[in-house]
Amino acid sequence: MDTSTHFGRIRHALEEQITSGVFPAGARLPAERLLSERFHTTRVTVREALNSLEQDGIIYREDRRGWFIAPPRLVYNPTKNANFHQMAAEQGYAPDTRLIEAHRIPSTPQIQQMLGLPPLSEVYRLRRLRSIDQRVVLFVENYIRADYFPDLLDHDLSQSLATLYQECYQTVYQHVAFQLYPVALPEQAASQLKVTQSSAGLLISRVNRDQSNRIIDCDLEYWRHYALVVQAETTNRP
Amino acid sequence: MDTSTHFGRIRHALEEQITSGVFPAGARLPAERLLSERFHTTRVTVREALNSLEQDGIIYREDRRGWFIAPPRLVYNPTKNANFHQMAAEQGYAPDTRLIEAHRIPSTPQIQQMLGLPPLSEVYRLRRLRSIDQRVVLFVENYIRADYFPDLLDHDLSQSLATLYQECYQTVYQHVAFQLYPVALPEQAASQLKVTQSSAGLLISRVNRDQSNRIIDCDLEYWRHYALVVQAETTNRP
DNA sequence: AAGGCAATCTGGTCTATACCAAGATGGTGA
DNA sequence: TCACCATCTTGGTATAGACCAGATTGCCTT
Repeated sequence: MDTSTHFGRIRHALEEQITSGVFPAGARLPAERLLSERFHTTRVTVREALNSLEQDGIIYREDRRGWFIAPPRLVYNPTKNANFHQMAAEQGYAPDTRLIEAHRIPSTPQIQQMLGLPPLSEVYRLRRLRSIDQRVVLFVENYIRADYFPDLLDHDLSQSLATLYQECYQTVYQHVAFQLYPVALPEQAASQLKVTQSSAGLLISRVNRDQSNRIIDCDLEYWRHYALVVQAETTNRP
Repeated sequence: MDTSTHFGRIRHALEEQITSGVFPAGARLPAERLLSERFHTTRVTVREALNSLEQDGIIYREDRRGWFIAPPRLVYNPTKNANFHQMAAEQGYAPDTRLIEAHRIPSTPQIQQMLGLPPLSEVYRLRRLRSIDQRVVLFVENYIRADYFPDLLDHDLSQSLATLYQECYQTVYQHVAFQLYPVALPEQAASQLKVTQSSAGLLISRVNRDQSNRIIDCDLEYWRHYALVVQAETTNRP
């Protein structure tokens, strides 16, 4: 680490204290004003160091609440069964899903394109917020073909969709096409994730097909960028 | 976009001018001091707006040279043949690889673990810098089993390794395990990519196997985060 | 024409300070 | 007991400067 600058030294000092366990995972850092006194500098410089640590996923912030030590990243394998709860539980986290809204709406051009739908067709839109160990990490929008899943909104929508499809509609995720964009989080995602506007995030979009190779839904997942590491294995076809 | 804050309005104004084509892709933005005058504010606030646009991949910076309009992202499909030059050319970019160093070195514990090698074994380490349209986007370290590729260093190492393996060693990439971390770029990668320390990046690590399922090499790819979008398709096995 | 040096321009880092807005807290009154 | 409100603490945003270090440019010398 470059310690030629003041903020580099602060970054280094904080990093050491975190990795050496002075602060346990999940703990809150001292307030910015306190840190700036302790390091004989100003809040501006302290915030640069904090931003740098945030970029690295070592700490994260919650809007106007403070800075916290980030727990280890969730390993996300998009090629395996797309079940958030199962994935998190297997890795020793306590997952939770909160339904924000669920409606049947006319599809937008963007969604028509992703789902291969004609204009005027209807879809369900779910907006959900997911957390691990009480820490929100993911804001996700699901767009689901309404014609394939009658009465979907009557079910418990805080569970995994994969589970719901399987148990109530005899449908499983079989094939997925995904895209992964490093982006700045858009406004709605940022406020739901309680981060400040345009902080770094990862947008994962998926288009899912069932066992008959029909497109059944797509989702737009907005992740806090430091919350996950994406992992996959593939074999090339000649 | 949130225009309730001063920096939000600046961001919005710049974004509009960029997307409307006032500045063509690759062009340099006016200097920070000039922008701060034009928007009747200070450099600090202007820089916040610029950082926000950078997070979004709309602009990028080169250390002490200025801010530039970012061209469209490269689409990177890790499940297809891992050939940087081919991939970039197919998408209409002019790719280039510059060899920084190439040595035969004793393997480190980290590399032994990734390659499944015993202690004291030797590997080649390549460090290369890759650009599209004169813009450096990727700093990559390759670690290659020395025993499988005699005299590797005598070949042209600015070409694609996939091509070299195939033409000179009758070896092809068959299977890949990859991990994708959003991180802050470490010092060496940052300076090679001409970005400031700890700016956002994407670390993609790959472990590659050949047609006999032997691990042949691994690489650590440090990307400017806004330079690419990762895309893949997979089918679930029951 | 070519090489080297100096002025100038750029972003990078930093100080010191101020006010705002949302979250947290604890007391008060219904 | 509990809802509400005032207060305090927190990070978020902003001003107005300053100096540093690398990149660029252009002049000047050879």
